[in-house]
Amino acid sequence: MTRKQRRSRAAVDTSAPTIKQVAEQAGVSTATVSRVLAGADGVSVELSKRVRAAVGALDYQPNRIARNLRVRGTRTAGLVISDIQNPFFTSAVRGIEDVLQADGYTLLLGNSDENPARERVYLATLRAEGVAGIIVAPSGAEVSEYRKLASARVPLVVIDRNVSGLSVDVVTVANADGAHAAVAHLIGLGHRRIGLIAGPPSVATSGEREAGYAKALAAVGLPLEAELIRYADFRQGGGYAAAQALLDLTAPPTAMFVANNLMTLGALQAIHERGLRIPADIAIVGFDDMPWATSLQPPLTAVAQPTYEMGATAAQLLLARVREPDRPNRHVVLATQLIVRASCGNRML
Amino acid sequence: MTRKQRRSRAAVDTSAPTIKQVAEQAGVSTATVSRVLAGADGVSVELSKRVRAAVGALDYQPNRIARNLRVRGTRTAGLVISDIQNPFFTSAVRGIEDVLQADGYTLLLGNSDENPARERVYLATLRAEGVAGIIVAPSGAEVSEYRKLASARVPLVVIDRNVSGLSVDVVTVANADGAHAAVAHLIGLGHRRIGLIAGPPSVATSGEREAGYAKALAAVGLPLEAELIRYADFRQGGGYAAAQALLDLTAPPTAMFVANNLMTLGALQAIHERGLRIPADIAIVGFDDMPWATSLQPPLTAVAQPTYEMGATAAQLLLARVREPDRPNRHVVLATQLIVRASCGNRML
DNA sequence: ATGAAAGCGCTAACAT
DNA sequence: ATGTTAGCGCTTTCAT
Repeated sequence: MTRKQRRSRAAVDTSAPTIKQVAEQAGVSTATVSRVLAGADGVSVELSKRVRAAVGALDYQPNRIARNLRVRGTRTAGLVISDIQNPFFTSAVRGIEDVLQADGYTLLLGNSDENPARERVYLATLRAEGVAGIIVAPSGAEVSEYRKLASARVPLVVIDRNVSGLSVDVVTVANADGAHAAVAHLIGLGHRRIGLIAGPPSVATSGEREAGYAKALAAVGLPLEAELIRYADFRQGGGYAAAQALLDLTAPPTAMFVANNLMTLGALQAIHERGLRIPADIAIVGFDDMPWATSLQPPLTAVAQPTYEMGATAAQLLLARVREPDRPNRHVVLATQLIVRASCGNRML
Repeated sequence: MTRKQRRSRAAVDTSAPTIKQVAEQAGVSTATVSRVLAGADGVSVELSKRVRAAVGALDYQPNRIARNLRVRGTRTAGLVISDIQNPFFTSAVRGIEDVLQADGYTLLLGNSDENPARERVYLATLRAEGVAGIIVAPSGAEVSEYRKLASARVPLVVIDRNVSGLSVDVVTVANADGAHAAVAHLIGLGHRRIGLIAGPPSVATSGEREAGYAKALAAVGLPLEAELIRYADFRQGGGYAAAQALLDLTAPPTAMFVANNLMTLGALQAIHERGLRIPADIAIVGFDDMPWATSLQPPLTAVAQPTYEMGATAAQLLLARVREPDRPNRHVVLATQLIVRASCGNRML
């Protein structure tokens, strides 16, 4: 019925113009139109002009779907991230977008929300949608899921968290080094009881950061005390609870290292609620530098991750693989940087 | 050459299986396979079973591109936002995603980065990609740009900032009311010199918030002083500079209302750098509540926008229009909420 | 209940 | 230099 209505209104053709209509209007064949639009040489100036005029008159937009079907490939790349609300990822998205866009690609973005089931759905959809390749920030789907993609020869690059047992391109940061630098800095400032608010043990990045913490302590012969290490969920609420626990200790830490940005927010909240002073009562350094770090009082010392660069690198890797499917895999590890501000305290004070 | 290589490797067919292969394997016609996959009734249990088996064996995934071409329509919606780094938008994205996903749609996301040219590119790409509809957070493209979409009958819904002279579905928040509530609260606390850090005058939301500020002052007979109003760019750096200017005044304000989240971060930084105390020396309330608001010391009083709901509403409007292209346009205005914390000061203290 | 076949809009051989 | 035409993989009449 709806359909009939639409058809009967057909005095003005409401549907998008096709290449055929352009060809008619210009008095040429569709092949010529296609050539002009593709910028192929070997078309006379005269016809070229007529085609362009017709395109303009009709406001013609080539149908990408038809084109994609014909050339069996799209100028679209897929991205599935695990938390679109986390600035860490949005910054990476920009990096990805910038290099992709420069190559004429469009980004199809999905947000798995740290939910493996949702991640699977997006992976499948993206594949069915015929994307040229996929960049994924894993959120716990089984390795087999990624393998399926790989065996279907869908270019795949993994970012942020490595997936063990999977050989694809991956770009991560030097998590252990970053954590090590942060904790070593705290030690250098005289701290001996340093709390760690770690992420879920199951997540690769979390383990690496914990290893960096341990290594920094070991380097100066400090013991690894279980009570000083709290595992949370990488979210604000988890960081809040973990900080509470740490602060409740009979011998609370004099400093804490928080393994991600959202948990740092939670820890800060716990500290403020108790009226504790930073860094006099408790020093704090976070992992991942954020826009709000400089707006805190005192400004937050943090391990900065090159998020934009991570995204850009991943996109480059993807593009390279699209061009050359059989090139060897690469794992690029980006360096972090400790940004020292005031929340960690300072010898001078 | 590359193509030839691929072809000669053809012992194992590396390309995705097609419906034809499934049909062969199952010993039926492609029409039957299509019917089974579409869940159409009128296929015998026997054939249905054989088809399913073949699908499983081949790990067949229907080619969406071919399908889309055939049915002239996609289960894909486009979204172009103006700043993916702004939590305001990412929260809206989640709302959009959730309702779209529930209806089987995939989201194609573009980030215009407040750049009209980039916005145009995304709009065109999305259209060519054949999306079922587009949600856009305008970042300054000409009205004609949106009109083009509308006249091509591409369902369109505008969020956050209304575009004057355009009749489409739009969802915004009650900006003036929100600003009014914030400033009235400050006045109630005894403040008489209240600074305003406004956004670009050209942006609709900015003007509305300024109007709310003016109305609150007028309500109690307070004059509108030009020196207390600073226009910035809705970004952190702009807020920082504007706050500096306000604080440099011979008679600086005792409170300030900042018209967006990023500028609030900048203002906070300026205040802290001068060693001013909040709220004793200067009270502050921001527009848009953020995860970090509770982690500040003192916690930030802010006008909360229902961002998730804004996204969800927009998606619903879009879906409704896809179903019924000629339904009347709607402009839904969502209420804001003043979240009073400590940064605005308190009579009790 | 099932199959044959047309055709969605485009590009790329292949002809001329 | 330009046109003709055969599909890309799928859905959907229309026959049977």
